[in-house]
Parts: sequence; C-alpha cells; structure tokens
Amino acid sequence: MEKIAMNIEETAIILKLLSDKTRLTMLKLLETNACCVCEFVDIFQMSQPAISQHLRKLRDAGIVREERKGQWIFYALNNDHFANQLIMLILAEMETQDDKIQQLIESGKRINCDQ
Amino acid sequence: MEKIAMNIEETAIILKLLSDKTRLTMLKLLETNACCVCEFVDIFQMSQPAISQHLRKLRDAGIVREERKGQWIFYALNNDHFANQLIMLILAEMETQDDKIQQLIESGKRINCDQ
DNA sequence: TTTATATATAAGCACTTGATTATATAATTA
DNA sequence: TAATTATATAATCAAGTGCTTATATATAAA
Repeated sequence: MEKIAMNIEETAIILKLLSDKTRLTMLKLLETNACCVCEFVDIFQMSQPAISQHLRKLRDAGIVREERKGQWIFYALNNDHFANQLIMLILAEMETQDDKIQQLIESGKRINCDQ
Repeated sequence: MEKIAMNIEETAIILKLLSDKTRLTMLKLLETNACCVCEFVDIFQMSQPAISQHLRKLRDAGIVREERKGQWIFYALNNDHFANQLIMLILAEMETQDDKIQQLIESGKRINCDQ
C-alpha cells in the first residue's frame, strides 16, 4: 500500500462528509453490502428525501456510486476514490453494522435484485 | 496494536471535531510540536478568541490537553484519549504542516518556554 | 502597584446543515 | 393506459457552527 499524503482541505471535506452519524453508518454498511435507497429508509427510519439527500452528498463527492437495477438504485462504495485509503482506515476502526442488514433480511425487506 | 472497535456515535463526534480545516491543521501540528495559543494565532492569522474557541472544543472532547508554562498555555495531543488510534491514523494520512513551525522559527515568533 | 501580555469567555450574527413537506420523474404492474 | 413503487429535487425552517467584538482573568514586567 503506497503512501499518498492528503492535503488538509481535501481531508477536512472528506471528514465532514463522514462526520454525520447517518452517512457514517451508510458507509459502514456499504463496506460489506450494496444497498438501495428504500433499504436505507427502512434501516434509519427516516424520510425518503432525507436518505436521498445524504446519498447525494456522498455521490457528489464521488465516495459512492449508483447503479440502477430495475426499479431500484443500488449504492456502493467507489473504491477508485482518491480518499479511499483514508475512508477504509476509518471504517475499519468502527464496529460492524451488519446486524441492520440481518434485521432487513429477517423482516423480508432485503431487496434481491438478481433478475 | 490491539483492535478496539469504536461505535458510530463516538466516531461521528470525533470526525466532526476533525472536519474543520483549522482544527485539523492544529492537530497535525500537535502531532509533532506542542504549541501555545499565540503561536496558533500567528500561524492561522485568525483572532485570538477564534483560536481559543477551537482549542476549547478539542480540550472539552479530551483530544488535547493544556499545560500552563509561565504566561503561556501550551497544548499537546492527549495520547490517552480513547480515540487516539483513529486520530493518529487520520493524521498519518495527511501531509506535514511543519513548514508553518519553520516559518514561526524564522520570524522569531516560536515560543521557547524553557525557563 | 500599574501596565502589558496571554488567554478565556460571553453575546451577537451570518452562514451552514439536516430535517420536513410537496412535487416531479422513472420503472413496474394491473 | 392507469395505478403503484422507487427515487430525486425544491422549498422551507429550526438548530448548529464559526466568526467577530467586548470584556474578564492570570501572569509577567516596569
């Protein structure tokens, strides 16, 4: 893993995006699972526009990418982002959030887009 | 280095504190040099109350500690903080800011508190 | 003791942020 | 085609943030 020092301004912008509890949890989930918007709405018990607006910030910054699959739009981490190394380091320090995915599955709300 | 997973809320609070450009630069400087308030005022070309308020946030969170030396109060990283590992990882990704210390020295404004 | 220097705190204010409600668009299903 | 489902965007608003000015406190120097 090569060493690429990030400048202060870039780093501050990335950290600001990660410093919201909802977005940080989203990214931790995306570390291991692609998710669509309606899954996030269910997980966070938050309005759909609120979720979309968080995802937009992450997408505008290039931290996540979207992919439409039928009626759903799935979001995933963009591993080509220049700050990917920093982001992965931070996520690695955090406790897993996979229980939320498990709850989705158990309540039958996990979206399976294999069609 | 043992693995202690941080919870989401704690992590978000730490990242929010680091997501301000001034505070992030302060911490990068403190990684290698203890500094007093008036040095920060000179480095950031910002009012003394603004600097004090940034330092207060870091101090209230326990990320830095203060030590009075004569008329000056020096700030240093608190390596005993529960999030120290996360903070050090983030700082390690960032480019050095030691040129700012060098400029202080060259302009004769570096405080030497050995008395 | 008076003056100067270093720092902290309080009040006020402009700007940002994250939510809500309302509405538009795109894909799917009936 | 019409109705439903998933998502995005726009407008609005309350709360939070970071600065400024004014003032208080603590130490040092004259």
